[in-house]
This record gives sequence, structure tokens and C-alpha cells, in this order.
Amino acid sequence: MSEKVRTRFAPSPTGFMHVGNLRTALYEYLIAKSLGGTFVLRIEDTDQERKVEGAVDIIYHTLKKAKLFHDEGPDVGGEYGPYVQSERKDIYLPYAKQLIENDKAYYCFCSKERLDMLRENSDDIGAGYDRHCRNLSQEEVQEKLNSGIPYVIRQKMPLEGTTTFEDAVFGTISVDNSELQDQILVKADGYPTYNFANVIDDHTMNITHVVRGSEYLSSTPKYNLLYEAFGWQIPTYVHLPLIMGKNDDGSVSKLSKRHGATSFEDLINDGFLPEAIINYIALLGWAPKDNREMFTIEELIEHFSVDGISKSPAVFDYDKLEWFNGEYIKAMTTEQFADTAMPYFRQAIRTKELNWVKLASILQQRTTRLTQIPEKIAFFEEQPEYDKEMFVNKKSKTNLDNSPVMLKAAIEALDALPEWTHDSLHDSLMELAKTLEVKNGTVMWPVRIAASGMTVTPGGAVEILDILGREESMSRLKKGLAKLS
RNA sequence: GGCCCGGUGGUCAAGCGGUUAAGACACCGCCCUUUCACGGCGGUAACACGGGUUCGAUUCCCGUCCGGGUCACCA
Repeated sequence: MSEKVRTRFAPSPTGFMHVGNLRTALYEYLIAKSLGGTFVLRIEDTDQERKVEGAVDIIYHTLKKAKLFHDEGPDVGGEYGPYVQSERKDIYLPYAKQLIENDKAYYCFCSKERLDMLRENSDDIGAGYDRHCRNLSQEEVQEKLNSGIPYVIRQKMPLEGTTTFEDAVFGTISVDNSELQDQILVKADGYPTYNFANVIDDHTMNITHVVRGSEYLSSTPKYNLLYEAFGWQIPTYVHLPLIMGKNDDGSVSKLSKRHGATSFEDLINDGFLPEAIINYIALLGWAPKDNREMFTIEELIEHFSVDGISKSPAVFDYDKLEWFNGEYIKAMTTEQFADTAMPYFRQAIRTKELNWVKLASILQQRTTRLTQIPEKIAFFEEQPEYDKEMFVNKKSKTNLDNSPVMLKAAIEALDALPEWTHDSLHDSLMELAKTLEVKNGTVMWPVRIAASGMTVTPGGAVEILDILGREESMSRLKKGLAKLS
């Protein structure tokens, strides 16, 4: 019984990775790794109509960026392949036939039109299939088969009794069998449905823990019946609470586009770091024993356990994600930050050659999303038009009268500077404030405004002058003085 | 609508019969400070409701209400 733990991530290639899916993958990975097990990637592409070009690559790419490395899968191989359902097409039908022989499934020749009619004519939303073909005689079946009428294979649900299963998160759940529909196992095109393929694949791939969103909770009894029909060992079910989004009216519903970014790619494009995303979603529906919040993926493996998983749905909080992101940004070395921020620097600074590391150092502490960077530093490239009222600041005790005085004095002092460095600038301006007997802010404020044209800037006057360089700085300060006179 | 699941501050969440009901995000205030931010300190704010069980219920049971999920030849 002490078989090795195996979990699987089984996305269908739809073209993007919803954060809910990502979190499922994360937990599957964590369960496997924390128990010394194997994490498998399986592509569920049995719906030929919904195939999307390049979607599988997005899955590989996302998993890689999120550092959720699978041990087996279409791209890395493994002894339980193939790992793409469309390539396993031939293995499902024999199992379905076996079920038919054992009276656990049956051929159904009902047309789609008949099914549609059934639905339309029923006032009960949950009426479902009327089991029209359930009791066809062997001869009738053979006759229809021979005449080539398209068919599907349906599961024969017990008409009475209850089905009970254990879930590692939700506990014991029982459902009356009368609630269960004779669901389709094999579609008319010969492909298995998700529900059927899943059971066959999970069993043949030796999956021990079936981890998925709680939207599958209500179809789990059908799975159980299938496992029982085959006489297979039932896996450990781990159903995860759903990730919700907050609607404008305050209500919540399954996280979707209207709530904001919902896919990993969207989040990355919004300036979030993969590590921050992973860290945040790990805590959405799971809590460690202690109060810890910051976790690397390795630390998650160490601390994760199924009993920390919560039952109630969680609202995705972009604010908290952003906080995590800021923490991860601050934790970088300046060089690392300069490196990852470079594309955003380039977006704003096209012509000037600035000292990127210096720029990075003043930005790092105040960046919570990479996408904020360009607008914050655009003034280095080109000074915006600004109003002279910006020189007025109560806290720094500056106004339209003393600002030009301060500016003029600063220009003279800086002009006399033998070298243009952060320290020399700092000392010179501080000295100036002392000599003029004003508070530091009174000289710093006008200088910073003149240098940047902005009331809020990354870094103070000294940092900005330093990065701007002597020539550009002096030019801007003089322009500022002119504006005031 | 039937069935299933859930319900601790605005959000994520500890708690598992006796607590001043943690912590984090957000928000507010103060301090630091050449702006903003960072950082430090402090604050507002919660057990959905009604019955039981019990010496004692946020915790256990039942009902109500509210929320969510699910009822496809989609996954």
C-alpha cells in the first residue's frame, strides 16, 4: 500500500493559464514533492472543436516560469505515455466496451436533436437524459450498429442507493444515485469525454492523488462508480476551494475576465513577478501552521500539507498580490532589479544614456509593479511642462518668493562644484541650506521640482541631479529659475 | 428548481469547548525624512441568525438565512 505518490496536472489547451488552474498545478506539485512523489503533466485535448494552436506551448512555458517542473509529460517523456489524450484515443474504447459487457454502460443512438428537444420540452432544468436507449435489446443494438447509426456510450448509473466518497479536504460526501445522470463516456466522434478519459488515464498512469477544483465535487460520485465498475482502487481525492473575483456590486463569483487579469500571462504583463504570483496563490486556500507568509517554492514544498487547505472559496485580492510583488522586488539585489526592470527602462528612456544601476537603486524601494516604472522615470528622458505653483510647498516652507532665491543660490553653488557626484551634490546643497539658515527642504524642494518638473519623484533632489548629469541638470535648473522670474 | 459544499473584520486567514478572538493586505493617524515611497509605532474593524447539547459555545447538533458550485457528445 505504500506506493509512491503520483499527482498529475491535466489542463486542456485553451490558450491561457487561469490562475485557478495554476494554483491547482501548484498544489499538485507540492503534494507530490512534499511526499517525495512524482508530478505528471497530461494534456487533455479530447475536445477537438476547442483546440487552440500553440496552447500547449503556453502550458509548458507557464509551468517553467512558475518553476513547477514536471517529472513526466509529453515533452519530457516517462513510462506511462503517451501524455496527450488525443494520442491515447485507442485505449479508451476497449475499456468502454468492457463496461458494456459488464452491464455498466450501454450504447445510445439518440440524436443530438432528440436530446435538445428533451431539454426544451422540460420545465425542470435538471431533467437530463431520459435513458431512452438504456434498455435496448441486444438485437436492437446490433441492428442499429450494423446500419451505421452514430452512437455514444453512456454510463449505466444505479437507479437507487447512494454513493459515498471521502475527500481529503471536504470529508465524507454522499449523493443519492438517483441524482446521477447516465453520462456519456465515449462521444460520437470516438473520443472519450473528460470524465471517462480522466478515470482511465489516472488509473493507467498510477495517479494516487486526484487534485482539482471543487467544481468537480458533484461529479466525483460518477468517477467512483467507474472505479468500482472496473474494480480499481479509488484514488485520494483532494478538492480545492474555488478562486473568486469580487463584482462591482460586492457579490462574488468565479474569477473571470471582468474582475481583472485572470491568467498567468496577464499578470506577468501587468508587471507581477512569477515568484510573487506563486507565493500569493499558494496562500489562497491554504495556510501554514505558523503565521509565515513569504515562501520560496522550495520552502513551500517543505511546509505544505493537505490539512492546511481551506474549504471556503477565496476572493483573489490584487492589492495583496501587489504587496507580495513589492516584497519580492525589494528582496532583489540592485543588479537583479536593474536587470529585470531593463525592458521598462528602455520603454521610457530612449535617447539618454543614464546610469541604470543608480536609476534602479532609487526605484527599487518604491516599485510594486514593474509596469509602474516607465511613467515614474519618463521625466529623465524629457522634462514635462510644469506649473510654477509646484514650487510652493508648505511643509518645506517654499513659496514663489523664496524659491527663485534658493534656485539661484543652488545654481551658483553647483556650478562651482569641481566634480559632479552624489556626495558632492549632497554636501554642497546641505551646506547651502545651513549657510542660508533655512531647513533642508527649503532648498531641496525647488531644486527637485526644477530638475524633474514633478512633485512626486523616485529619489530626492540629489539623486535626480546625480543621474541627470551636470549639463542637463544645470540647464533644467536655469530654466526653472527663468520660469520663476 | 433538485443535489452538493461553504459562512471568523472590506480581503486572505489562525482558532479545533473556557482566548483580552492571532497575524497579513487594505484603510486611518503619528514618527522618520529633501517629495513620494520604504521603515518604525499605534488605531478602526469580525465569530450571519435562531434553537438545542453543555457548568460553559466562534468551536458540537438541528433549522433559517446568505453565498458558491453543479446538473453538456466542455473540460
